[in-house]
Amino acid sequence: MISTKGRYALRVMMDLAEQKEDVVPLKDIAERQEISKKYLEIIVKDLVKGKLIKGSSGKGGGYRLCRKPEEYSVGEILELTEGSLATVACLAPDVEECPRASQCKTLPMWAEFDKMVH
Amino acid sequence: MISTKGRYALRVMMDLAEQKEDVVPLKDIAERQEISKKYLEIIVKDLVKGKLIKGSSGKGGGYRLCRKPEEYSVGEILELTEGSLATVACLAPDVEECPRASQCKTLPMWAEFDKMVH
DNA sequence: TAATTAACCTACTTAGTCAATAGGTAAATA
DNA sequence: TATTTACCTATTGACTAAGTAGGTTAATTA
Repeated sequence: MISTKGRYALRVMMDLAEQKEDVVPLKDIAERQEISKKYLEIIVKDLVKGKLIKGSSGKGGGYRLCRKPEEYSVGEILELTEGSLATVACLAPDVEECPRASQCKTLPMWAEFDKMVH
Repeated sequence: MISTKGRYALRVMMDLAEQKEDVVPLKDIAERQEISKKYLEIIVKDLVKGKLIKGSSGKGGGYRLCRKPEEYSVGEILELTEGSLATVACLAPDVEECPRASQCKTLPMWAEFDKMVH
């Protein structure tokens, strides 16, 4: 299940893509999207850290996309904000391999499913 | 992310399908699958309630499949034990429609993704 | 230069869920 | 009657989701 973080991040990115101004204050996004600005700050922070958007402080400041809208994928936005899109714990990144992996009858199916989701 | 409940349920079902005895005690499944029997009790209870398997008490008792193995789908086993496979909260069953649904630019994408996962 | 606006930062909270464990009772068989 | 099995209710401890609260720093403009 995708959490609000990933879902909201996607809406922030789309909102930024839709505005003709090149720099958009978070306050405006929060109002348009009807999401708490305070909560969005956390999400936007991830997006900045992941270099998907850029922020500028001070009056007249705000956020802007780093690339053209069509150069982003939904997947990378979700992967970044959700932490990982792994469908099962065994397939999460940075997890040591399960000792039952070689005999596990369900693992191949999960791997396929996981690939499809990605 | 699919939890242990769904993953273990799948392994229980496969274990049952693989045994030639028509009735299999949970203790054996737990040992073979290296999963705590106590925890499996909870999962197996869901499977019984959902009429995927049947239990019989007493000595010589255990669980058995209700249908032929090939007549089960992975999806129904997961749907039952995970509660729902909805990928986003807005698409979960028995949830009143989001007031932003008609103007939400991300909903159509989520609906398609959700369908694919199912 | 002072006021304003905005990003950016750390810490906290509250409710809920996950993954089990504990300790039984009821039913069937040898 | 003893044993084996399913079946039942309750509890726990750690973790996460979804947000709040209250600031500081940076840039612009009157």
